[in-house]
This record gives sequence, structure tokens and C-alpha cells, in this order.
Amino acid sequence: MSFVQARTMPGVLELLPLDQVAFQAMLDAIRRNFERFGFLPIETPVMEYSSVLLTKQGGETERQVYFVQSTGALQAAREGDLPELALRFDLTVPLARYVAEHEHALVFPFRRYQMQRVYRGERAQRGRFREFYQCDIDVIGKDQLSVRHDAELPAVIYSVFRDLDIGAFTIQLNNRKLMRGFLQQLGLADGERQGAVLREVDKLDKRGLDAVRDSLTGVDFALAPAAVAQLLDFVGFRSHSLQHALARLQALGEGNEALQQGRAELTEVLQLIHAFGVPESHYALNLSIARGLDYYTGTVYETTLNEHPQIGSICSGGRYENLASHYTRSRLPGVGISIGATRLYWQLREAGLLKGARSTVQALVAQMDEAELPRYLELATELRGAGINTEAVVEPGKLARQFKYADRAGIRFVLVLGPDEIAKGTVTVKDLRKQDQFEVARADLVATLRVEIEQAAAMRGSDSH
RNA sequence: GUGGACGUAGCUCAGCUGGUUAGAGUACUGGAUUGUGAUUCCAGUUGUCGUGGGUUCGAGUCCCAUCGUCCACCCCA
Repeated sequence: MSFVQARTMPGVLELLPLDQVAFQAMLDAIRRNFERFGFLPIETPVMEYSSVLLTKQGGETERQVYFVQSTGALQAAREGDLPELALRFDLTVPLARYVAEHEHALVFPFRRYQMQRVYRGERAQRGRFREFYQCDIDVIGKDQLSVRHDAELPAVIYSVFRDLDIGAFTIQLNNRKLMRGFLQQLGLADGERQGAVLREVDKLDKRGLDAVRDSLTGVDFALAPAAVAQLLDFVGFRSHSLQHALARLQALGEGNEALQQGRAELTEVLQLIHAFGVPESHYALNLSIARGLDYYTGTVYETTLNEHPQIGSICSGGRYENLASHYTRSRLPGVGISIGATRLYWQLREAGLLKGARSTVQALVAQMDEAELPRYLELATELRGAGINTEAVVEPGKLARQFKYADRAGIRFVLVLGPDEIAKGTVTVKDLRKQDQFEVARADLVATLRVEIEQAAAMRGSDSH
């Protein structure tokens, strides 16, 4: 008998239960904050019609999309036909389809959040996934959408990452209109060429000044050294305070229309972010941020961890002029931001920034004496009634084995109710983490255990600061 | 899609210029008398040396092919 090797394809993340608990806690925190800011949930199918998904032909997306075909459809398909269905590679395209399809039933501005898995045919590489969670929020307007929403999203992001408690971070902002205006002034008028230059400039913080300069003056771009020097000087700016950022924008001088517009938007957004309650220390103007996707037209965002720049962007997004131009005549401008939860989790774990795994099971009722099982089950029921996640040992076994089980399963509190305790009307509570145990009156158990659990949670919250 | 490195227990690796029956740590399993895990001590299990072929008296080691993994680029969460 030979076995098939039990394995998953590369690029998927599968976790052990305690790690899954940590990952889920992360998703919970993200969801909680999205809802706190008044965003509503939607879900869309993992599969969409290929024709809906592949609206931009021949690009990166087509190279990376996974097609789906039932066996029947596969046999019926003619040579050269694309499969009818494909897996979504992000949540923005399905959102566009969703808004176009349900336009008349939606209330605008439409504020939705969506946390689901997406699929990309990436070549395997560290920290890159073929199946991963995206957590998106977008605000979609009908005909118009105030730039003030561009300032609202950073406030949500600030709230999320503060809650996640993963150390100092900075939400970096820029504006594509400003950048295009500046490039125009340098004599770069062609839109596509501008995009390519911006993508190159975007690598400044990752690859360094020299590499970007070499590339821009090299054969692919062939820009004049003087223009490149001017450009690199411009995009090298990083603000260290709101005043600093505003002063830089002020100092730009007259300039063309695009530059003026970009500056006005950025100025308003930066000021409003402050008004939305984000501390100055957590956001900055970074004139090299561009984002690769061409559909961004105004504000762009990228969030990084101050202490771990090698992790790169943990959240990014931006403003787009017309979300669903492929599906409807209506003009639907929007602004959105996305957290790649799978990568974020993985990176945090690699960097050692995740706290030790802890089970969702809070207490284990040990089985001291098989004859007393009903008593143990009753105790477990009482704890559950009080909101404490409790498992009762139902199979008899050595006590040492039960403790070992609790330890390995990550359960912190073990409750022992043996002949001694029964005689005294008490319960012994062992705290495996503290390596300590105490006896408490049976009647006081729930209240006492609750206090212990709360204290444990509070300790956990504070030990990372 | 383009270019580069590496494949030895579940994991991290050692294995000399080819030479007996391929090793360590870790993990896992069992034990160290009464109602206590992790820590300590003792014992045990673990491999078609990625796969196929070649050179050789002899290959984990050298050669070829193939598959797989990882890294860089492209792109991106």
C-alpha cells in the first residue's frame, strides 16, 4: 500500500489551531474597527465570470488569474476558449461588479468592508501567497465623492493597527495628481511614461537612491541626468510633522493645474487626518509613494512598521476616479484601502512580533474520579453559563496525563475536584502559566476564575509595551 | 513570464580528497510507586540520502537528466 503524500500546494498558509486562534484574533480586531467606523459587510463569491474579471486584457492580472472549469464544461470547451469562470484575484474588481449590479438598491456614499480570500498564480516566494486574505474598506460615491473621505480611511487604519498592537507604524501618503503635475513640469507629458516613472520612483525606499537613479537614466527611461536629479530631489521628501508636510506643499510655488489640484487635495487630507484624531507621529507625507496600479488617480497610501522596514507595506490603497466604468455608465468615484491579512500575519510571526499562542479554551475540568463525572459536567456547564470557555475531561485517565494535555493544548486553568475538595466544598484551580495553584470555595469559583482570566488578559495586553 | 542557488529523520543540520551496518540536536512515544503539566533523568521509534540513469570493485559523496524547493526580477497584500 503506497500513500499519496499529504501536502498542500506552495503559497497557501495552513495553521495549527493555536496559530489559527492568533490569526482569527487579528481578523476580529480588523473587523471590529471597520464596523466602528460605520462600514457595512458584504461578501462576494470566490468565482466570477471570466468576462467580468478580465476587463483589462493582457495585463499582469491575466497572467496570474486561476481559471475554474467543471469537468463537464472542460469536455465541452472548444480549443482556445477561455474557461467561463475564474477565481477573484482581489476584492476591488468584484466590488465594482457588485456596485454596478446592485446600484439601485445601495445607499451612497456606499461604505463597505469585505474580508475574504483571493487567489493569484504567483511564483512561490517567501511571504507571497497564492491564496490569501484581503481586508478591504472602500467608500464609493455616486457622481462625486468628497476628498474628505480620503482622510477618513487613514483614521480607520490608525485605529486598526493601534488595536493590533504591533508597534510603531506610519501611514504614508502622497497624491498622484501632484506627481503627474510635477512630471509634466519636467517635460514628461505622456501618461503611460509617467506611470512607469512613478513605479520606478516608488522603489526608492526599498532599493535605494542609486539604483533608482541608474534605472531612470538608463536605457529603459533615458531621462536627462539633470531632470532625474531634480525628480529625485523632489521625491526624496519625507515629512516629520504635519507642519513640515504643509510647509513643503506650500513651498511648491505656482505650477500647472494638476500640481495645484494635487496640492490642494493633499493639504486638505493631511489637515483632516489630524482632525479625525490620528496623531501626527503616525502619518507622513512621502513623495515617492506611487503604487503600481494605474487606476489610482489621487491620494495614495502605504503603511509601514517603523521598527521593521524590511516587512514593507502592510496596508495600502488609494483614490480612484471611476470604479465600475466597465460595467455601468454611472460615474462611481471611490477611495479604498486593503490589508493583506495573510501576509501581515506571516510577516509578524517571522519578525517575532506575535505574542505566544493561547487557546480559546479557558478552563479544563479534570477528571479526578470517574464516578464523579456528573459533578464535573455540572461544573463545566456552570462555567459555560458564566461565559467561560470550558472543556471537561470525559475519558478517565491519569491526572498527569490530563495536565499534560492541558499544557500542550494551551489551556491555562485546570480545575481539580477530587475527594479532598468535595469534602471541603472547594475546587483547586491550577494556573499552568503561573505554575501556581490555589483552592477556592465552590460557590466562589466562577467569580474568582473570571477575575483570574481578566487579569491574565490585562497582563497580556501590557507586556508588549 | 525571465534569471540564479539548493535537495540527507517531522524540523535544524553533520557526514573529510568516493571506503564497513548513515549520525547529532530537536520533536515524538514510554518510564522514574500515592492527586499535578512544562523543567530533570532513563529508554525507544524515525530515513528508497528528492527521483531515474551513468562512471566505479564500491556513490549520500563524482557526471547527466528530471522533479521539487528557495532566492532575485516582473508584479503585488
